[in-house]
Amino acid sequence: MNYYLMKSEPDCFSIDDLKKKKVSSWDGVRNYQARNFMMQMKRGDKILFYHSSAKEIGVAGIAEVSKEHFPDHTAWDPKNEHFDSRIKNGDPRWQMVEVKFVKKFPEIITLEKIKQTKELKNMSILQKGSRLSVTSVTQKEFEKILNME
DNA sequence: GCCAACGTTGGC
DNA sequence: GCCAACGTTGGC
Repeated sequence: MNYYLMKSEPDCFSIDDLKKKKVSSWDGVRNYQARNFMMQMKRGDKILFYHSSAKEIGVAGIAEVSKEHFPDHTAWDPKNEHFDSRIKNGDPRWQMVEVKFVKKFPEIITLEKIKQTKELKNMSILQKGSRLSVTSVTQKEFEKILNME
């Protein structure tokens, strides 16, 4: 099993939104590296659900891959905010996965706390200039975060 | 293939 | 709202 971290702006889509919907496709990723991480995800892989650009920044809960990658059709929809005018209708360049709600932490595990934890200092989100919305984390990092709950 | 200009991300 | 860091674009 592999572990990942996915960022979302809670004003746009939060852990509560996922809790309400139970499952959701993760559309709108328009970065190749982030897409590549999604393309290697397997059903059952665990995801740290991270709130970015928010009042409280940090890991808000856990999700799980419920469907492996498939074409992100929002890229073909001119009315969608993530429409990609450079590609043809039906071009599978952009892919998404479907994720399932697992749990919401009683309190957000803040970026500040993560920064203070030496076992987590190698996490991609802490690296300078890291803006990737989908990154991988190690099992140890994942479990460490769970234990900070 | 280089690289300047531009748009975006995301913490502060 | 600021701005550093990054990815992408497009002229050459």
